[in-house]
This record gives sequence, structure tokens and C-alpha cells, in this order.
Amino acid sequence: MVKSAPCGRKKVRDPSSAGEVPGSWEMVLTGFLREKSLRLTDQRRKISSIALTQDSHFEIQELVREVRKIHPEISPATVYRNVKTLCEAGLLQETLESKSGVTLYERTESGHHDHIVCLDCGLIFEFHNAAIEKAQTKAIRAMGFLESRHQHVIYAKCELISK
Amino acid sequence: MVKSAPCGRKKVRDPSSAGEVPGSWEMVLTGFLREKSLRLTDQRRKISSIALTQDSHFEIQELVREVRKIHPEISPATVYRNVKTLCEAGLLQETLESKSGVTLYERTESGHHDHIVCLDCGLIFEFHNAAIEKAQTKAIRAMGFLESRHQHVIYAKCELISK
DNA sequence: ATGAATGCAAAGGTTTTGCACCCCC
DNA sequence: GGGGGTGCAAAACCTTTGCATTCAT
Repeated sequence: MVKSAPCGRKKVRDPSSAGEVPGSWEMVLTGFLREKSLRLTDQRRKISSIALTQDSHFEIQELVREVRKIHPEISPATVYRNVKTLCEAGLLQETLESKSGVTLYERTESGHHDHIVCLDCGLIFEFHNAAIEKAQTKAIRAMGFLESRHQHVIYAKCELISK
Repeated sequence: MVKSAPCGRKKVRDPSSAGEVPGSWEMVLTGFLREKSLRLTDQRRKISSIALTQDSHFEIQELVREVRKIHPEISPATVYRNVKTLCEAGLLQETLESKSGVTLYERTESGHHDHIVCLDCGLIFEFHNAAIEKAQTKAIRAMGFLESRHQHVIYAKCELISK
């Protein structure tokens, strides 16, 4: 259950069901597999297809359930193994952790954004703010670091609901 | 599996009743316990004492080992139960996750700061930057939220070491 | 053909829980 | 005294791994 923040950028994914668009996950994946001489199995295709079309964050458990709901013949172990592969391929990445301490994953393709977790309704919103990013880059450089990536989670309340 | 050390219950006079500074964790804890009609047991005092005097982040496993090193009679289950209580009391909070996906805890009292995880040496640094906080507060408000707390982790490389 | 991938089950590891006993308030 | 707390062990979970088998290339 993840929505776009009221003022955040809404990402609309082109649901082109046609061939493989350059830069699409299909292309990236096949390229990665070829390069590493790994193979595109039926299970790998099915799992990738589901994992890489999630709207936003998901727990691996959730993915396992979803995959097996549609393809009961796929073993949980295979899902775990493939999520790892997709991370190595750079198509998925670990993100914030849920309340229970479980790691969440999301498509890297979905672009960089920070997160707001609403303490009232529990929903996770995404946003991107140039001023924050800028201040951050500056601060990090000033401390002698080269930033790589970051994870920014803000816990807040949406005023409307919390009245 | 895990074998438990021989466990007895022993009576130990506790010296912590001496100087309880207002706002200290002892006071906050006793206040919380009274309010919730929970009890201050010997184990709770010992576990809290260790958990709330950690310099920085710790994994719960680490805490379990440390507690049992000093107090072998305390059960791991009790440590887990008490960490949960301390979180509810607002004295501990979950923070970033380690590489292995394990949740880390830290004292809330330790004040707000963001984290830099060095991708070269693995060390975790803390910092506070007014510009970032300001930009953040502004952005959140603009989106109609009331910020509560946040978790900001930056993965970076310390230049000196990386080259 | 050949080495990667999978399913299954077992193993590993962490956290929770049921229960009888203990002890703080 | 009563209800929360604890120790212990088992259970519940989640994730990884070993191995025989299947399958993509």
C-alpha cells in the first residue's frame, strides 16, 4: 500500500505490452544474464515479471506469496535466489525496513526518492526534493565523503487525517 | 541449537537508586513503568542499564551476548521482551539496518543525528546538519505533513581511505 | 553436453510463545 | 495475594544450503 505524496511527483509507467523497449527491465536482465553467462529460465522470467512490475516497495515474503499464488509450482527458495540475482543485476534494490524489521525491495528503475511513512494511516509516500538533496550533497562533501546513495525515511502525520 | 547457561535467580542489592537525575533514563523508565503498571525487576534494571548506556548502535543479538556475559542467569527471551518494552517507553528506537538486514537500536536520548555508512571501511558516522533539517522540515510541511522523526542514512566513501 | 537452475527438504539462525514458577507492588 | 515477569524449551519464522534432477544454451 504505497501512494504518491500529495505534492510529490507521480510516476506513471507506460504499460506497453509490446516488444522489448530499449532500457526496459527485460533488456537489462537479458543483457546481464548473457554477460554473466546465466540463464533465463521460465521461473526466472515469471519471478522477474512480478517483482519488476510492483508498484513500489514489497517484502520478499509478500513476493513469495504473490508468485506462488499464480505459479504454485515455483519454490520459495527459487524466489529468494532470483531476488538476489535481480539485485546483482541492479534491477532491484533494498530500501527502508518495515516496522517488523523486514527488508523491503523496490525497482531501481523507479528512480530515486525519499519516503514518508504516515504514522496515522501507515501508508508510505514517495517524494523528491531538490533542496534536501542539494543540502545533503554539500554536507557530505564538506565532511570529506563521496556520496553513493542514501536512504531517507521521514515518519510524519498527514494533517488531514490526524485533523 | 543454542544451549542455555545454567540459570539461577540471585538477589543483588542494586546501587542505581543513588543519584537519579530528572530526565535520566532511570526516571523515564520508572515513570513509564508506573504509568503502565509494569514492574521494575532485577533483570529489567540490568538489561536497561546495559542497553541504555551503549555508546551507539547495537544489534539485539549483540546486546543479548553482552547481557549474558555479565548476567548469565538472564534468559535471551527476557532481553528481547525488555528491548520491546524500552522501545515502547521511548528510550530506545530502531534505526538503520545493518548489511545483514538486522535491525539496529540506539538510545533516543542520544539526540537526533543522521548517519553516514562508509562503503569502504564499514564504519558508521553520525552527523547533524542544520541545512538538511531545515530543507526537510520545509518540504514536509509543504506536502501537508507534520514531521515526527526521521531516519536518514547516507552511504558514502571516505575519500582518504578510498584512494 | 555441461553447467546453471530448480524443487525439496533439512539445516541454520533469529524471535516469539506456552507454561510453570517467581516475585514486585 | 495477584498479576506481571522470567527461564526454559518448543514452536514459529525466515532464509540458506545440499543434493539429485531438470533444463537452457
